[in-house]
Amino acid sequence: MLTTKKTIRRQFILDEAAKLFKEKGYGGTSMRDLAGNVGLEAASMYNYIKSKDEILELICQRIAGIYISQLAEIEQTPQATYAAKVEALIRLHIRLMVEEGPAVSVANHDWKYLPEPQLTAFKQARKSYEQGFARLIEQGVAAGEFQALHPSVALFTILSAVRWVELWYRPGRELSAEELENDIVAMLLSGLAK
Amino acid sequence: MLTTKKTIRRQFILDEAAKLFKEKGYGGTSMRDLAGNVGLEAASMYNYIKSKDEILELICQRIAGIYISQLAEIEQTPQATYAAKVEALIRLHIRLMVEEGPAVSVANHDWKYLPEPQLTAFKQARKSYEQGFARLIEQGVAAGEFQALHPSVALFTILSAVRWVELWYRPGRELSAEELENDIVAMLLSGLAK
DNA sequence: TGCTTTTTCTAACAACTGTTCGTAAGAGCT
DNA sequence: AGCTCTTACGAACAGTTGTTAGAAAAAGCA
Repeated sequence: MLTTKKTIRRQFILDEAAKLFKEKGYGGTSMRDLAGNVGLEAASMYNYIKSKDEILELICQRIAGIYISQLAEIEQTPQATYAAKVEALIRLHIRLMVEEGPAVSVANHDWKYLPEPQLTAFKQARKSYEQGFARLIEQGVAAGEFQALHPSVALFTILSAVRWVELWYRPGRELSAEELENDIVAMLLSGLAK
Repeated sequence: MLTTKKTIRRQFILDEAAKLFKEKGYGGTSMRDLAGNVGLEAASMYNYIKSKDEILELICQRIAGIYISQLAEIEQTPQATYAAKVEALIRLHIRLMVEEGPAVSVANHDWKYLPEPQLTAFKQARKSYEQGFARLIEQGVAAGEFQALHPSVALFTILSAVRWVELWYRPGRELSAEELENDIVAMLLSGLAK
């Protein structure tokens, strides 16, 4: 059995931690704060996690893994155009934001507090992800599907434009997740101007 | 004389603080860290600033003021089209990122650590700024200049897309500030696809 | 030069940090 | 029931936090 009672409880701690880290930052969240939200004393949590660092590490690792596997999936899916690939990747991104808001927020903002072996690993993983995404854009430009923008500019514009979703999206807002997705894709691929 | 020796030294402390806050976060930066970068003992800085909170407050206030005055300037400039207004505002944004990277970064990420009277004030200022910007977009949509996107989506896509500049731009990169500006504007207004 | 005011330092404070230890309470099993 | 193993807790640790008080040094000025 992989989902023992212990791993479930641990995941609960990680989820609560992600919410708090998002709200108050990694440094601004104390183990006693977290314990309060979890419903335990601070000391008791050490039955489930090794350290505060490890909490951050597990959250960042999980999200990085999802990002990378999503890119791999898109890369090896034979699709008509590069525009279709980029669009699909944008949509996966947005869905991840909606479904895993707090954890993604932590991976986006608090990764810099990772302790040293993991910090380098995370930065490297992110870099290789960005390079893979940039390659898709380059190929699209070379194929004449995209405007001749500098690939890095297009890449970071997309990545950043998608990031605010995690800050903004609340289930039950006037805008559905689907409409949101369509509008962002339209904006990024076709632009605001008519 | 407004720029006394004391205010110059204080501004230097604020600038160093912005760099450190950007790098390690507000909570991750201690007064002793800051003092080290400034070249003083921690206690000595209290001749120039009242508290660590005040440092954050002054940085955020200054940037918020710039944002608001930039919007006001664009709003009352009679310009041909809404597209031209939005483009001008985007360009001002990007220039601010390039010129005041660290301070803008702090105002974007660490504002949530502001103590309470200022926190509400900052949030309100930002909200009114966003509403002003959104109005420009709405009017552009109404005038038929823009695609019929939800104004909030267009707004936050623009604001976020512009934000990464502060994380990415280094003077002396292969891309000049001007090229950067043109590519981002092209991407946001015309889209990536051809 | 001496006097005053400003600037800087050292030392210390109380509060808080992540984490460990020993023990008590609980769960599961026979 | 008694025994074992896991989980939870209170207390305490060493270190760090922002900040203050008082003395020392520096600067400005007569």
